[in-house]
Amino acid sequence: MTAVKKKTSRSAPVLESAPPRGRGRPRDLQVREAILRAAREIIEASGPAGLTMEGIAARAGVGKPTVYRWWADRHAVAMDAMMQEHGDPAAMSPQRKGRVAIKALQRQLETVAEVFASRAGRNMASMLAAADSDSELAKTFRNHFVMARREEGRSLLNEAVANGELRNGIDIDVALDMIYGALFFRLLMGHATLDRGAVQKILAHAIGGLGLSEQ
Amino acid sequence: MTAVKKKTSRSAPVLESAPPRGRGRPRDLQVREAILRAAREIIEASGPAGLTMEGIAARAGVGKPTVYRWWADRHAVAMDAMMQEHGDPAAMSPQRKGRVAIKALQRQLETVAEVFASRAGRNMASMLAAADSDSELAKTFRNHFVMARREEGRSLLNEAVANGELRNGIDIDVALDMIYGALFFRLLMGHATLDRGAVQKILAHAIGGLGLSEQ
Amino acid sequence: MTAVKKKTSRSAPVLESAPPRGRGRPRDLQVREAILRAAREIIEASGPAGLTMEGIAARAGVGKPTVYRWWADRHAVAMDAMMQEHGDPAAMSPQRKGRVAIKALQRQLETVAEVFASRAGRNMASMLAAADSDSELAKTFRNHFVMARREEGRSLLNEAVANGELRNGIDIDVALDMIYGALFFRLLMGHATLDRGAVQKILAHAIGGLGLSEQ
Amino acid sequence: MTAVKKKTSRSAPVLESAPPRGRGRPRDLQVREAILRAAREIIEASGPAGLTMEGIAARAGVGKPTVYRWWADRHAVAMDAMMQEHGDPAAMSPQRKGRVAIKALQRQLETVAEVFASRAGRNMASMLAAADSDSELAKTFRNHFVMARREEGRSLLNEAVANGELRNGIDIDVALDMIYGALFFRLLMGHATLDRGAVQKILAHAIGGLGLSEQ
DNA sequence: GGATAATCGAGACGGTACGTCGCGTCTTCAT
DNA sequence: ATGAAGACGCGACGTACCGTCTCGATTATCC
Repeated sequence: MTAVKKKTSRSAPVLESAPPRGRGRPRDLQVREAILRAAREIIEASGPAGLTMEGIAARAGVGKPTVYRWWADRHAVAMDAMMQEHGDPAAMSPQRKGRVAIKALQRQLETVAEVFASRAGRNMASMLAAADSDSELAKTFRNHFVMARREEGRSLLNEAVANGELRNGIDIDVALDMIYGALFFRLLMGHATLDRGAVQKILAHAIGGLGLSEQ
Repeated sequence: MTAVKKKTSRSAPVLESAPPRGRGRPRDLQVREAILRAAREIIEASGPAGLTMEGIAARAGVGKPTVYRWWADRHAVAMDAMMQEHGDPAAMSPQRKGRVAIKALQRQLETVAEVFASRAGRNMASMLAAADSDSELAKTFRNHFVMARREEGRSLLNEAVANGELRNGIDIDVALDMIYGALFFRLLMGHATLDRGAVQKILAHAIGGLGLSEQ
Repeated sequence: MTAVKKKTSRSAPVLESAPPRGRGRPRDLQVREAILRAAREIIEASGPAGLTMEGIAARAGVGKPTVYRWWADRHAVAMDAMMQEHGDPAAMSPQRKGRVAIKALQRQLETVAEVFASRAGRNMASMLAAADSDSELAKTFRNHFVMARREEGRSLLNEAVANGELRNGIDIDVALDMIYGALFFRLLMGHATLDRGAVQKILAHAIGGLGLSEQ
Repeated sequence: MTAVKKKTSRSAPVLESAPPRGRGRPRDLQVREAILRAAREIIEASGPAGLTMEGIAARAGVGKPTVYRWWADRHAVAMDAMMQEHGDPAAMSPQRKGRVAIKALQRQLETVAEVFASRAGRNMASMLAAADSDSELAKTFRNHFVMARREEGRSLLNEAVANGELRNGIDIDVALDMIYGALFFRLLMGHATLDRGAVQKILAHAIGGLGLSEQ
C-alpha cells in the first residue's frame, strides 16, 4: 500500500479492492493511466531523478492536484508506474513443472537477472535507496520488486530440500540472501556482469560451497 | 575522485596528491574542515535527505560559493564527510595474524556488519543509490565504502585457498559476492538482522554449501 | 507597459485592460497590493538602491517567484509602485478655469516642481536613468512621470497661443523642452533650488526671451 | 576628485599633482592605463550596466585589489575612463574670436549636442543617475560632464550681455538652465532629435522668447 | 429534475533550495 | 610597497519544484 496522507483516502494503488461508489463524480480511470504512462515515459527518458510531479502532470495533461489526490509524492507514482511494467510476479516462474526444483530456481534467477540487468532494473535500483530508506513507500518498493522474487525462491528451496536436492538443516533465509543478495549486489555495484553464466556460477558455488568436499 | 566540474579545477577531495602551490591565496583548510564537519552534523541530525548546500554553508559559517568552489553538489560533500569518518579501511582488519584465514575473514565481516548496522551504515546505504546511479561520484562512493571491504575479503579468501582452508577452483569474485552481497542485501532490505550470528551463519552456509555433502 | 518576459504573459501593470478570466485560480489582487506597498516602503526607507526582489518578497510576505510572476525585475516593481503614488496626472492641474492659460501653466509647473523637489522626486530621478536607458521600462517610466507632465503643458501652451497670450509661430516642442527641461535639469543636477521663485523666473525668461525687446 | 575611501590615500585620479615617491615599488602607470582602457572597452561593448570590477580586472589582466587600490568602486573607474575620452573641455570652444558671442554660444551648443547624441553621450547619461544621486562621485560626474559645459556657456552669455547682444537684467543661471536643460532633457528623454537644427531652434526661442514681441 | 458532491484542468500562491555572479576584503608569492 | 592571483564571507540574482489553495466546468448520485 502506497503512502496515504490526508483527507480523501488516497487510494491503495496496486490492486484496489472495492469501488467505493460514493456520491460525486467518480474518478476517471483514464486519468490514472495517463499519469502512470507519463511517469513511465519520463523515467524512461530522463531516469528516476528526472521525475517531478510537475513534469508528470504536464505530460499527462492533468492538473497537479489531480496527481496529488491519488499519490502522496513522486515516489508513489513511480512505484505504481514501475509496478505496471515489471510488477507481475506470475510472469517470472510459470515454467516449473514437477521436476528438479534447482533447475526451476536457476530459471527464475535468470529471469530476475535479466530484469535487473535491463535499464528498468537500474532505474528500480536507484529508486530503491532514494526513497528515504525506511519510509513505508521504500519498504513496499523493496517488497514488491526484490523481496517478492526472493520469496519465490523460498518455496523453490523448500521444495528442493523436500526433494532431497539440497541437504536438510540449511537456513533458508541465509541461503536466499546469499543467492539473491549476490545478484542484487552486482546490480547495485555494477562491478560484474549479470548474465546467465553469472547466475549459474553463483548457484553452483552456493550449492557446492566453498569448503573442501571431504573434510 | 569526486566529480569535478568547471573552471578552477574542483580539487580531488579524498587524497589530494600535489599541493599546487600556485599564486593566489591558498585555500583555507580550516574552511574545508568546517564544511565537512557541518555536513557530518547535519547528516547525523537529519539524515542524508536533510543535507542541503545552504544548510551546510550556513552551519559552517561559510558562503555558498565557497562550498561550490570545492564540491560540485551535495553528494560530493557528503561523500567526503563520510570518508573522514568511515573511510579508513585499515581500521577494519588489523588483527589477522598468520593463522586461520577464515577466522580473520569472519572477524572482518563482523566489523563490516557492525558498521552496516549502525546509523552511519544506513545513511551510507541511502546515499549510495541516491547519487544518480552511474555517476562518477556514485562509483567512488561504492568503491570506497563497499567494494573496498569486499577487496579486503579477496585477499583473505585467496589466502584461505592457499592455506587449504578452502578448496581450489572456486571463483573468488562469485564467492565474494555471495558473502558480501548477503550482508549488503540485508543492509538495504532490512528484512533480517545484521549481527554476529548472522555473519557466522552466512559464512557457514557459504563454506559448507547448500548441497548434499556426499552424493 | 512594463517589461514582459516569458511564458505566462507578465501582465501589463498600469491600467490593465481585460481581466482575462482564464481557467486556473485567478491572481490575488491583495498580493499585488502587498508587493507594491512593500516596494514603496523600502524605497521610502532605503532609497531606490536599497530595493531588492528578495527584500520586496520578504516584506510583502510573499514568495519570490510570485513577484517574478508579475514583474520582470526590480525596476518594473518600482515603477508600478511609484505609479500608484505619483502617477495620477489629474491631480496636477484641476484648477484651470477659462482665464489666463499662462497662469495655469505656472501653477502646473509649480506642482511639478514641488513633486520634483520632494524625496519621491529624487527617487524617481535616480530610477530614471538607472533602468538601462532605452529599455521599454525606462521609456514607460519617463513617459509616465515626466513626459506626461510635459504633455499637460502642451495643451496649455496651445491654448495660450490661441488666446493671444503667446505669439504665433513658436515651436511648441522646443518651448516645452526649454521650460520642462530647465526644471528637470535642476532636478538632476541639483545645482539650484526648485521652488516657486525658480518656476516663476524660468517662465518669465522663457516668455520674455533673452534678447533685446526692440531690435 | 573621485571618492577616496580608506587607508592608503586613494589618489585623485584626474589630474594627480605630485608623484609621492614613497618607499616601496612605485605604482605602475601602465596598469592605470590598462584598467581605464579595459573599462572603456567594456562600456563600449556592453554599456555602463555591463561594467563590473571583476570584468575590468580580468580584461586588464590585473588583480581586483589593484583596481580597488586606486578606485573606490566601479563608478569611479567609469568616470575616469570617460574623462579620458570626453573630458577635455578645451576641445570644445577654441573657435571663438572676438565677434558675436551668440554665434560662439551656438557653436558650443552644437558641439555639446553632438557629444550628447553620440553613444558615449547616452552612456554618460545613464551613468549620471545610476550613481546614487547625491554621492560625491555623482556630483563630480555631473560637474565634469554637464556643468562644465554649462559654465562655458556662462561666460559666453555674460559676454553677450556685455556686447549688447542680449538684454540686461537676465538671470544667467535661469538662462543657462533653459538652454542646456533643453538639450539635456532631450538627451535623457530621447523624445526629439539632437541635431544642429534643434540647437538653433532652442537658441532662437530662448532669445526671442515665447511672448508677443510688442505688447 | 434539481440539489449535492467529488472530479478534473488550470494555475496562483508561500516556500525552500538551487547554482551563479559580483561585491569588497583578505592572504600569499613574486617583483 | 606594488602587483597578479585567487580564496573568502556575503548578498542577491532568477529558476525549478514542492505541496496547497482556489477557481470554473464537468459528471455523477441522491432526494
